[in-house]
Amino acid sequence: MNRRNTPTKEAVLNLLLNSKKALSQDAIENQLDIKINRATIYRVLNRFCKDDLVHRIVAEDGKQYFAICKKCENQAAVLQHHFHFRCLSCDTIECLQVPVTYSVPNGYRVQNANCVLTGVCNDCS
Amino acid sequence: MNRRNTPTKEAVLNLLLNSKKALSQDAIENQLDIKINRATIYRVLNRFCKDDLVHRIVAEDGKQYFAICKKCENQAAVLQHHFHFRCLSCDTIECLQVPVTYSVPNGYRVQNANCVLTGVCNDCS
DNA sequence: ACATTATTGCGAATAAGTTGCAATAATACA
DNA sequence: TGTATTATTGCAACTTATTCGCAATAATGT
Ligand SMILES: [Mn+2]
Ligand SMILES: [Mn+2]
Ligand SMILES: [Zn+2]
Ligand SMILES: [Zn+2]
Repeated sequence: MNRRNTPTKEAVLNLLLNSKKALSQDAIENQLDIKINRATIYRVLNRFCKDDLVHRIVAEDGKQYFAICKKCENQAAVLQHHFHFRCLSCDTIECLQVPVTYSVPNGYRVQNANCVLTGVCNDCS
Repeated sequence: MNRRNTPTKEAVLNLLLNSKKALSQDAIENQLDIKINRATIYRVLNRFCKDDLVHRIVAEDGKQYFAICKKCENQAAVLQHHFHFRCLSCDTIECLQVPVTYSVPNGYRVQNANCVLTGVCNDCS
C-alpha cells in the first residue's frame, strides 16, 4: 500500500499544518478552497492517522478532531500523549503541551489515551 | 421539574448500581429484563447526569457510556474526575480509581474532564 | 507510453442520539 | 378518595457523523 501524492492530500495536510486548532472533517471541508468530497476527507485523515502523521481526538460531542501538534514534533511526536482542551465558548479544540500522567492497576496495559478537558480558554475568559 | 419514581427509572438505576462497568444505552437495553424504549433510556440517563447521579463518559468510539462509580461515592463523588479504561479485548469501559491530574495554561478554566485510556485490562492479559 | 493499483466521488448505508407529539401515569392536594 | 397537574413514556421521524461499495480517475514505476 504505497502512498501517492495528490492535491487532496496536500491540501488537507497544509490546512492541518497551518492550523492552531484541531479540526473536524466538517471544519476542514469548509476551510478548504478546493471542494473535496466528505468521504475522501475522512479517508485521507484516516490514512494520516495510520501513518502516525496526525492524531485523532474524540471530544465530548462524540466527534472526531484531527491535529498535527507541531509542538510535539521534536520529541516523542504523536505518540506522546497530551491533554486537549475544548473551549465551550469559541467551540475549538487544541493540543495542550501538558503530558497525560497516570498509573494503572496491575495487569493493565495502556495503548492509547484520549483526554479532553472542557471549559473556557484564555482567549475567551 | 420535580422527579417522579417510575419502574423504568428504577430498573435503569439498579442496573447501573449493580454493574462493575460503564454501560451504553445499547448495553442497558439488552441487559434489562423489561423492554424500555431507546429514547426513554436516553432521557432517563440524561436526567441522571443532570442530577449528578450518574456520569457520562465519551469513549474513543464516539459513544456515550454511563456509570455510577460507587467507589467515588464517599468523597467528591461524581465531580471528582478520574480516568476510565477501555479494554479492546473484552470491549468494556470501567472507572479507574485514578484521579486525573493536570495543569493548564494561564487563563484557562476547566469545567470537566473526559479521560479514557485504551488497552488491555487485567482480566484479558 | 503502459500497466498497476492507490485514490477519488458519488450515493447509499449505518449508527448514535435527539425531538415532536399524543398517551400514560406519578404526585400533590382538595 | 377523587381530581388536576405535569413529568414520563412510546413511537416514529429526524439529524448528524462516519463508513462502505463501486466504478471512474490518476499517480507511480518501468
Ligand atoms: Mn494533540
Ligand atoms: Mn467513572
Ligand atoms: Zn475559547
Ligand atoms: Zn478486558
